[in-house]
Amino acid sequence: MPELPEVETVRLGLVPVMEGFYLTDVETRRDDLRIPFPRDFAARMRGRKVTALRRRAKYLLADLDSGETLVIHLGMSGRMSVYVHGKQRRIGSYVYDKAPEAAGTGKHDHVVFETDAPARIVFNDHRRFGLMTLVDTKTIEQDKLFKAIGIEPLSEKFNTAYLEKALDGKKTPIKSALLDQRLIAGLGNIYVCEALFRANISPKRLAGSIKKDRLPPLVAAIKKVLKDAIAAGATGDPGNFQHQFQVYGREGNPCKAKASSSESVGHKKPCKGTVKRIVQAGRSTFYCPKCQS
DNA sequence: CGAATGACCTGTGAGC
DNA sequence: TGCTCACAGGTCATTC
Repeated sequence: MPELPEVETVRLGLVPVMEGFYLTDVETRRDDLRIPFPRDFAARMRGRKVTALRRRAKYLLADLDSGETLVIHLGMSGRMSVYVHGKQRRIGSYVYDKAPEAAGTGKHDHVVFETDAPARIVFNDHRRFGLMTLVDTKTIEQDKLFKAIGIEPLSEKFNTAYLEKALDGKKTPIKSALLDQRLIAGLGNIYVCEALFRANISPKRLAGSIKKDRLPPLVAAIKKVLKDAIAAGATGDPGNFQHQFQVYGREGNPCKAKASSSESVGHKKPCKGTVKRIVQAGRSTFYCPKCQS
């Protein structure tokens, strides 16, 4: 589920019930997720104010007034459910569910936060590929989790010059290179497939062999697909971007490329091709062999 | 060194 | 209905 647009969408939904509020209680329902919780994990958060809720790559970062930052990764199946207490269900421009007594006691509900918004926020993750930890806010970029993470694709720093340098000499397929979090932070399997389609580039093309003049459209396609997804509320609950997929999950279906399509950066003509699925580095890749080369 | 592979978990849907 | 298998949007350690 969660790539950059999904994590950003979760962040936007949590801001009204977390940012500026106190964590009046925190409870863990087990000792670990993908990695063990740090020592006194819940106790170190209880009573602390969340001063800011940020995102870096696919990580959510809740800065606390203690000088520590709660780091949350949703893995493959992690979710943050928000329930508000009392009659009020609307906070800011968001409408949340009312909190039932049982919220947070489900099978894969692992961590429960209470805030004075007032709201209950439940972290649920059935596969447990997610993680939560606490790190020093000041030195977070030097932390093991973040020190090798590349630049944010929606920042100014991500441009043609950067991408050219990042891909230079790489013998790995462009699909794999774009998934590498050390180069670009936050792209995952879906958005890499969709961006390559929009840029008409074959996922099998070797990263270092891509001609210079194809990089500007690729940079544009990456930024555009991420922005489009965030604008649509990403995939899943609030969002509907899954209905805008051009290739992902569409194996055997006709290519959607058509003349002057708003979704397609470079598609000039309607395409009669069929979307194909291949496996690269152990992961599914979807593309149109007819219009991606 | 970079690149490929498998492991970590549980759930779901397809096919028999 | 119930079994088995393939697969799932991410990372990380290990191997070549």
